[in-house]
Amino acid sequence: MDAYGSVWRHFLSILLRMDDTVRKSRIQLDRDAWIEQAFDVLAQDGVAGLRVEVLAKKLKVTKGSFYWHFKDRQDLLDGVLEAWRDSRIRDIVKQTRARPGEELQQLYHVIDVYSASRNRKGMLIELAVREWAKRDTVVAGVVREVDTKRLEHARSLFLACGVPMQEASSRCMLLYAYVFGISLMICDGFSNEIDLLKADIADLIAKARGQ
Amino acid sequence: MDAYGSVWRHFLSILLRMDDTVRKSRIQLDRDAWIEQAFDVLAQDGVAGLRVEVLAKKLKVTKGSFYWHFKDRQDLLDGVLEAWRDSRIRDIVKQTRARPGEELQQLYHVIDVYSASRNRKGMLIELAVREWAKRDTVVAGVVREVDTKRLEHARSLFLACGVPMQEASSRCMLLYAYVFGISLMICDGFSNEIDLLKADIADLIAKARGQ
DNA sequence: CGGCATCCATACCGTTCCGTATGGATGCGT
DNA sequence: ACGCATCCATACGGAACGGTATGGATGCCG
Repeated sequence: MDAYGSVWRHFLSILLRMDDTVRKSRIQLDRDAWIEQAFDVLAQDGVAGLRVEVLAKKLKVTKGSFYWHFKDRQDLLDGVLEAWRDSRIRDIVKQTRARPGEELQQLYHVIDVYSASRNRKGMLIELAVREWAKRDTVVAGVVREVDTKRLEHARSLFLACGVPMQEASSRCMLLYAYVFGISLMICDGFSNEIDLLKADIADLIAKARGQ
Repeated sequence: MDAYGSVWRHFLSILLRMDDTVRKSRIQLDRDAWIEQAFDVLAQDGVAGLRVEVLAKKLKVTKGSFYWHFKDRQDLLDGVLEAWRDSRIRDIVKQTRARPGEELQQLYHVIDVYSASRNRKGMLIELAVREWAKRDTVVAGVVREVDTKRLEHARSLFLACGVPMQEASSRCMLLYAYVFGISLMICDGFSNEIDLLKADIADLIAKARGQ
């Protein structure tokens, strides 16, 4: 009897808990909810805009909640950085994994994915983190780690296309420098067929000479 | 007599004034002195670091001086933006003017000049202004103007090299996107011969196919 | 029911800013 | 010598923000 009662209470507890987290999923916050909101602010205002009271207002709570989940502001920044690093590394292996023979196509896909028009928020976060890295050596280290992994994976795609080692290294550096740089530029006053030019540029980067 | 006296006073006035501006050239400030200091801070901390009292402390005065020369903080920002625009446009015509037959060499020069290692402060300002442009449409307009001029001048160099129109447009976009993007990346964990790769990339951008 | 942990609100302090008001110092012309 | 303009110091109010202390609400568990 007592054993059965305990079991029922266990199930009931789970059910109530589930109902609770579903019903109040935006009232009961946890660390990840703050970090998720932080990425929104990061994309919009950069790391300088990551203020505790601003985040609290956006989450419709007070900073009393923040300082329950985080030791201080730096603790949030650490969490944001770690989450960015993890998501970027997951994304790299996902975007640069190609079936044999489709490596070139995959390179074009990478250029397209990082193209600034779509996935705008992702690129804004990317730029914000890189600006952050200029004034924080720890962040710079993470960016170095992510950049190195990105370049190595992209290079292996070029190598699989038959591009020799040094040219593969040069081309993948050019690839990432281009996608980051183009998102910084405002070139809608230069040509009214920007997309055509971008497709052309993708060829310059990915297509080997005489190919 | 009176005429002579007036002349002497005039010269004396000029002499004293000269001595004065030389001796106290860092005590008597003007608008340009504040703007010059602002560029230093802009390179180091971005536009978010452009605070009135911070600038005043660096210039060893109080903000009483600032509000004499400027209406408010926005007035300083306007001045900084205008000074950046003027200096960039002067620089564009200077860097992209080539003697006939030396256009290709001039393109390599442009790539080299914007290379991040040297002229680091200039690139930091460039990036800071572009980050600023994300949150200010007026700044975005100036960046658009500067980018358009840069692209047009670089394109005319490609055209002079015999590159057809559309490819010239694509290549100069790739050029500037590359130089801005490479200054965002941290690739010293990728290769220990980065300079070799950069020279390779300059060829990929500037050298026409089969050339 | 009573004790306890979780989670958040409120109030408060110190700091850093922006902007204003006002006075002081210096130098100029008359 | 006098008034006047230039240029800056000082002092103040107000807002935004980081961080702490404390209390309150809720739910769980025995």
